[in-house]
Amino acid sequence: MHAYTASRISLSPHSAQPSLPAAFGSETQQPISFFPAGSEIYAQGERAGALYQVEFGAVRIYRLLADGRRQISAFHLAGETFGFEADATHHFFAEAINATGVRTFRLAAGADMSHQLLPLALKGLTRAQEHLLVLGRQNAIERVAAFLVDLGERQGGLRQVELPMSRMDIGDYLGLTIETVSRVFTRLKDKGVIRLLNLRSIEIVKQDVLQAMGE
Amino acid sequence: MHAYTASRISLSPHSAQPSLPAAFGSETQQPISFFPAGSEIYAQGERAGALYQVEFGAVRIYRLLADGRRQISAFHLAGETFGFEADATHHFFAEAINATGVRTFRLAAGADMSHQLLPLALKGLTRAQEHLLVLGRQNAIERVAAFLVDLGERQGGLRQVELPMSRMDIGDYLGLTIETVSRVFTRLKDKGVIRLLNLRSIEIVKQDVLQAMGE
DNA sequence: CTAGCCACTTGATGTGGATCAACAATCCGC
DNA sequence: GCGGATTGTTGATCCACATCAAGTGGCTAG
Repeated sequence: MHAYTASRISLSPHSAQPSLPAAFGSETQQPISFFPAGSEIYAQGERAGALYQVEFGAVRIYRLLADGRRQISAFHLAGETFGFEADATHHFFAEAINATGVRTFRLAAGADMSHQLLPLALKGLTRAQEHLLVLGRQNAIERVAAFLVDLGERQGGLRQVELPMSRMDIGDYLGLTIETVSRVFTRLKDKGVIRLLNLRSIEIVKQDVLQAMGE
Repeated sequence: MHAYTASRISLSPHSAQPSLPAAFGSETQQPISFFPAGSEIYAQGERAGALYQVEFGAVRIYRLLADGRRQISAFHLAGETFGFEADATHHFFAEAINATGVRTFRLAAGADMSHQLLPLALKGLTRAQEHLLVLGRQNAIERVAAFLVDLGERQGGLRQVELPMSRMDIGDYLGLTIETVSRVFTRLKDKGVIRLLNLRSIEIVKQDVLQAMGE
């Protein structure tokens, strides 16, 4: 893990999401590490033992098959926490999607953080299980609709939704190709459900229709 | 939840899997509930607040879409624990696949079980994320191979693997139809990778080949 | 043993999304 | 602002798996 560690810069932490419980005493307050777009935060197989909270930017968590097929299991936006593992090893890769600031909480060997971690782990488990339904049983348009609704909610429920990630990332998250993602965006636009403001931001015009599509 | 509660019957609990840490004092030792094949253990929307450990039999955890499409997110075999949720509500259905014995641990309101629960939650999270890769990026034969390898490992790594569930259950777990599951079994048989001993048990003939297919 | 049912298998055909192939738009360095 | 690289869109074709449709075999009741 190579980070451009910016020591104790104070950046506005707009934590819209439930943030890491402040049980880390002030003495364990950590500096923010900066990761440029595309840089690795940790790799599969590396030794785990820290938690990461996104301060700004966005992170993708993924696995690879031997032939290069990639499955992104989660995106993490500002305020969200990631990095916990079942054992001492990372089973996934984590990369900054854009220029991203990450606060690292190194887990003290003896400390028992289970009380703080359990809600986060359970939240992640529920999320992953809901994503299983999407990948296992929904078609392309339903997948994209569910994705946009989820992203919109995590950004505060406003009409305008920012897409910090590329079409390829979206495809690898939804189990689709970039061409299909692109075509579905066009279809949703033609139906008047969304508007494409630019490549990386959309406006949800018919929230109810989109919601219904994603079930 | 309607169970045929067998009070304090002592059944051989062949827990091959990491069992629920014995932190439940002996005074909280629970009787075993019996669920006939197909019966509901809990339903989506019900109030949660207990943990369940399979003593014998098998359980499926699933969600439904409005039109009846079903995604099974997990199977639980003897020794495995399920039932924890991120909030006080069940987000999934749990059903006994076969005649199944379940030990129920009701979580005391005040008690802090996070230390015991965290490893289980993290295990489940890793499992779910690995399943995402299967559903998002693997084809039919890879999915079935990965499923058989996983099931084999959970049954102690023997050559013979029991399938407690129907083709429909397997299909709804792997995001395939029963016809495709059946055809893949036939293809694996024709390739000499497995043998179909009967409908509900197979023998893995070429473990290495199967393993490689499931990546 | 026999009848009937249900789960599974096998075959024929259809189709949603992948793949292959241009082309267009956006970004970036100079 | 210009040129090239990168990312996204659109079109044509293909194919893996779904769907539709018969069978087949194994269990259960009588």
